[in-house]
Amino acid sequence: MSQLTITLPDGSTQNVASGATPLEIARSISERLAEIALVAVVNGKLTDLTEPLNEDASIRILTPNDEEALEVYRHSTAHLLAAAVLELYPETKLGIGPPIENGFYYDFDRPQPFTPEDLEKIEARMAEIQARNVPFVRTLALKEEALQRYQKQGDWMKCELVEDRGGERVSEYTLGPGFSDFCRGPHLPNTSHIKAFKLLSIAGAYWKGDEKNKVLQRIYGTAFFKPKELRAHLERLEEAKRRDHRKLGKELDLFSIQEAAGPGLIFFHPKGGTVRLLLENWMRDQYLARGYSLVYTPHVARSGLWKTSGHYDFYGENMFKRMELDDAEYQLKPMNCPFHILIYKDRQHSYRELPVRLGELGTVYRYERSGTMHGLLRVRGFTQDDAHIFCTPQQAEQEVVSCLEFAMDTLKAFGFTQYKAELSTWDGGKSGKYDGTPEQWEIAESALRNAVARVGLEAKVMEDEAAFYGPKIDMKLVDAIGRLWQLSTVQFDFTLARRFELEYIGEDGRAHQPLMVHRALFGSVERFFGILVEHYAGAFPLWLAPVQVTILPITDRQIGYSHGLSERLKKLGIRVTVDDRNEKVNFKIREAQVQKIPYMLVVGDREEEAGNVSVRHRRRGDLGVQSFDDFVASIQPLIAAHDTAD
RNA sequence: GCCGGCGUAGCUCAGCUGGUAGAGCAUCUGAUUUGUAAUCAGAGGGUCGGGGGUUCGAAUCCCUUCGCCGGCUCCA
Repeated sequence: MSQLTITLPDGSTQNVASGATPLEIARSISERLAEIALVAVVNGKLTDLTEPLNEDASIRILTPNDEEALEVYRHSTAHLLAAAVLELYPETKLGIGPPIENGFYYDFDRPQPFTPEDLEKIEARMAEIQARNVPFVRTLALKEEALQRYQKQGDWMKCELVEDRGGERVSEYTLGPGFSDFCRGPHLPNTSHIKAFKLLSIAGAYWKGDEKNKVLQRIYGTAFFKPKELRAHLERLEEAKRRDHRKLGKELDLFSIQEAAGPGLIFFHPKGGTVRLLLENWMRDQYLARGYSLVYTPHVARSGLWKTSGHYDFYGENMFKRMELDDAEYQLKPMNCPFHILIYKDRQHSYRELPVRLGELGTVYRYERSGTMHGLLRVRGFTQDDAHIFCTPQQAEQEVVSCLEFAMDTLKAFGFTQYKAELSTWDGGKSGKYDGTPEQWEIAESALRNAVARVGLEAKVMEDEAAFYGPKIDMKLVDAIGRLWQLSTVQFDFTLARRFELEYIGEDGRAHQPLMVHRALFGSVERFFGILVEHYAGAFPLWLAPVQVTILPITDRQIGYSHGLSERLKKLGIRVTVDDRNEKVNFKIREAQVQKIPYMLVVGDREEEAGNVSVRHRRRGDLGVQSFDDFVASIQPLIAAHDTAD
């Protein structure tokens, strides 16, 4: 029998007989390691511990201390879920069950829907199987043989999977006598290693993610190496629910969605309106400071305009229905681009005046399908901080750099430090699905690439993910429970420039087509607002807080003094309220805390006599007595600096 | 749009297998004049999302419609 040389992570080597398994190697290192080993990495590839080795290899044994093993762990837990479901409901057909971020799911086909009670039963059965200490066993079968078997059992999804993915021989994993699943693996050695899992929800999901296909029942769950980690994760989910912008939006009286008006249409209440005004003012100031011109355009236009832009034919499904007026049919705008283009086209432009940057907080309306709306994050009417830049090819890179800097400054200004950037490129023209010339794509993509490098942004390149009209960079933020939402975007648009025959007169005296960059940084004011609420958990920084200071008189003797202070603060532009209700100060403080008002000024006889205020901060608590002037002097710089620390 | 769940007072929710609606908070009134997270008492308030049906009788059952939630799909 031949000898293999095995290299371990510390660089040491070991000679073993061909056919030895990673588990045996683990045991040779220590019995303890073999006990807790979950899976091996053999020559960089995750492999079952029981898979015999037949060539020289460098191997690492992964244990619950290795994050990398978590995917395998969750994948095995998904199999455990499927095994439990089959024991309880043998008529069920299996789909797929992969690990995902923070957990796993498994898709099932079954005539009756699963109920929440079923979920409990299934979870209990999973625990039973887990306790039986059942091994995950890999077997290989001929493709034909496996197909026949699945056909006979009516496992139609497995048949399709084997057809799609299986090689000559297909690998399957059994878990006990009654469970076998077509699966590439790897898996844990046995169920005893699965220590902490929980089933979370049931949802519908299309087979292979295609809405033309059958809807399956998906069970979501999560699993961690340790019960403590599982508890921490479930707690995070609870915390996320507490900071959900829809919940906080109601509690803090920021906004509402009115059934009488329709879904996906947002009503900003006075407090939300204050925050929104501040966001918009901040952005408009930035526009002006960064060389943009502000424009205003209508909300509707003749359908002819949308035909020219192409939206009528290609985006019609997503537009509000046409309305007839005396002379023509009109449609609500789903985008601002054609309007800005009309302004650009209203006169001739020389290369000398480019770039032209037209910006607007433009409200657009899109018909989103009924099941897709989500609070402020996905709506039917929203306001984009939208701008279009018309520039020469030579200017493109610098313009993109400026946009990216603007975008990063924007996110930073609101305290966002974590976001993902994606650079979406075309397919080189292979499919013919992209508009624009290869030269245009080259100029635009290299402008984006160079710009990303120049501003030091980490952008993941997404090949063949561009919009059909041009390449783009998107920046995405996570909401309270980790869902990603696109905010900032910088996109080239070759199509509209061509359709509207945009021109500028170049140095050579001839007409040229400008490059057009479409960009939005908040993305939508509504979405940004929603993410912001979750980011701050409703406790807006001082400069953004709808109410910055509330004055709490202890008895009604101080009501006059309180209103006097209030007037002085108002004159300084500070948003202030006086809680002059006939309530105890404890009660007033509690309400102010719940409303997350940054500063509470408690005033009683002592304060009034000395012209002082007793300052309480929503997070730091009682800050003691200060003169009114000192208090003002302490908060004014924070407001002016748009300080985001709390 | 699709699958599943849900819709009861301003808010959060209770109301078992059908017998004709309840709590806490909020609101209003009165008392209390209070020192850093809920003072006490009383009162008012609901076509049980809308429409239709079954039944002697429906918040409870059925149909339909609107909306919300979790996902899927979609997201120029």
